[in-house]
Amino acid sequence: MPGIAEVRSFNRVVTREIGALADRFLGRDRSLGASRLLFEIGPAGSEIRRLRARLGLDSGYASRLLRGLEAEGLIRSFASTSDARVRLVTLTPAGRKELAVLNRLSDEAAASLLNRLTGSQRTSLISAMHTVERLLLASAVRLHLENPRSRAAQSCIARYFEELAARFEAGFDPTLSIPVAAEELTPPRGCFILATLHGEPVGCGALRCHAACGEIKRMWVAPSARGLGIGRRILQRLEELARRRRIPLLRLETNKALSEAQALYRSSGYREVSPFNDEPYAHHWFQKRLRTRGR
Amino acid sequence: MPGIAEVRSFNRVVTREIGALADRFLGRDRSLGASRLLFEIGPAGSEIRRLRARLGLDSGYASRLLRGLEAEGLIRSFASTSDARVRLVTLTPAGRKELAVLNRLSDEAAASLLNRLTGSQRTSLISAMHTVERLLLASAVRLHLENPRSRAAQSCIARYFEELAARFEAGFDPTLSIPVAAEELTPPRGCFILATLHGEPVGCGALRCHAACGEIKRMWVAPSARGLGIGRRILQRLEELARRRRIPLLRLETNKALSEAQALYRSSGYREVSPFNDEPYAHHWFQKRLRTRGR
DNA sequence: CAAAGTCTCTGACTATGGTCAGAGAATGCC
DNA sequence: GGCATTCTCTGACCATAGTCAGAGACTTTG
Repeated sequence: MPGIAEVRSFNRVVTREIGALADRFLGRDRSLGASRLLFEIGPAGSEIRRLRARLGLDSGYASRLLRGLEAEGLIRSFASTSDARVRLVTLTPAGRKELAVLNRLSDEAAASLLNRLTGSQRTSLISAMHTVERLLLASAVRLHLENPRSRAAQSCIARYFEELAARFEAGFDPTLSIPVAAEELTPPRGCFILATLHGEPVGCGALRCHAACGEIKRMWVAPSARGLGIGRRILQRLEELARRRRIPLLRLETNKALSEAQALYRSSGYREVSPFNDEPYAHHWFQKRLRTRGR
Repeated sequence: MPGIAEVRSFNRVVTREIGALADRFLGRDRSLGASRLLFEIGPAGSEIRRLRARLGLDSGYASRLLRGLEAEGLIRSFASTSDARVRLVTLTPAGRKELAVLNRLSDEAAASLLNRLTGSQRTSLISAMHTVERLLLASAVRLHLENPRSRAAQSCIARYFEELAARFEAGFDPTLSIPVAAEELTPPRGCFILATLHGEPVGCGALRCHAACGEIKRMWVAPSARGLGIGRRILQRLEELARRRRIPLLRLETNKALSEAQALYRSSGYREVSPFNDEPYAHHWFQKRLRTRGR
């Protein structure tokens, strides 16, 4: 495959140069792990289990690092009021100050890198970095079948509904929309695809199967993860699942406010058709005929 | 400064994603340090001091890692014939085999990253990676004043002459060219600038000062480091040094085969003039008037 | 030829990052 | 209410990465 050598060369160079930058904030008398933790806690505080998940830390190791920061007087920890097993940590004023210092050092390291370049080199570096970053994230996104009742699925659906409420002219009240029961999105009656980035849900999409057609529902991508082609990947996966079930036709409806969704559907081969249901929040109805040959 | 946030965000994402890729070749029962060393030794073998310099290792640490690899039967080490203090290491057949395995694993990791992208995403990722890599390297290049007699300077000059010999129609014999003594490139009579990338010399340039003008000599950039703007930086540094000495005019001559050098001179404000010396290898003579105001 | 410097190796030491098993408290599920 | 699960913490442990001082062999320089 072309590109492998380029990727490897990139890896070598970047680990070396970025490593050199990262060294800068050693020199505070704190380990890299503790500094990363301080960054991850952030000004707003966080649950410990969330920190562990995001940094991929062993529970014992995380606990020790946190106790170290607590001994330094940088953080405070206390039990969550809603679930006393979960502990929360927040920065103390001293912790906020230290985080500000780390941020300043990081800024300076980045600036010193940029300073060694000419203006046009700087511009192209920044834009290329942005591209690499987005595409690396895109390649780290995983799709998997999920039970629509799971916590992750429910949180996606909730955020999806929130967004609909904010974007639809008339707001959005799920009870007025055509209902979709969880069982209808669970095999064998349908399926629910969850997209995750480092374990965090960043998008979803569902398929409800009828005798003669399938319906695409719950297509949503988190705002932070847009532009990575996740929506298209979810849609393709759902279509593949529909093909395996020998469903010949896919249908979906959408609101006029969701212009990027319409663009996705159109560019994925969906054609607008006359309304096939009386969904009160829909303005556009689409369908796509599937080739059910092959597996 | 604009771009700092982008650089920092890039660093976060890249260390995470590339780190995940690098984990793949743990799983051989060998430390990352030892694997890196194996890569760095390469099929052709290497001097130990060179390995240390390139990987930035402490001599004790390097020695221990090498003994580990030797105990595994992957490398062999022996004293250099030209300087018995220096030790050389080469891969044994088993070492070559192991390096091939590591290369395959790295290739697979890179391929799996690319495989998760669409064709057009892949193309833009590779081109953006290439840009980032080149520009990070460019920003890692350092210029410093060097004694032209030093080993590093001499090796640059030797490689420069080799290249001239290869590229000039008539070949190149330094003894036929106008001689330049090392003292003429040493303060106070002149200066020699060396460009290094991670400690390795990758380019040079020199200034020879006369009463009324300065001469630019020995402008060279290693083939592996071209396209990073190093030549331009060296030239600018030499001009700055000339300005400080209140030299009003810079001159240089060059061969017609060195087209990229001519492009650099022209775009840096040098104008072609009639021959001011009888350098047998020159086809073009340039000069640039300096503004000697300022410090 | 002596002194200074280079290169490698050894031994002693340290911090960091990380794993594992288990305990205790709280919670959710039947 | 009982049981499995979740979450955190503790103690014991380990490998890796790295530092430092010094010794020995060799080379360059004056």
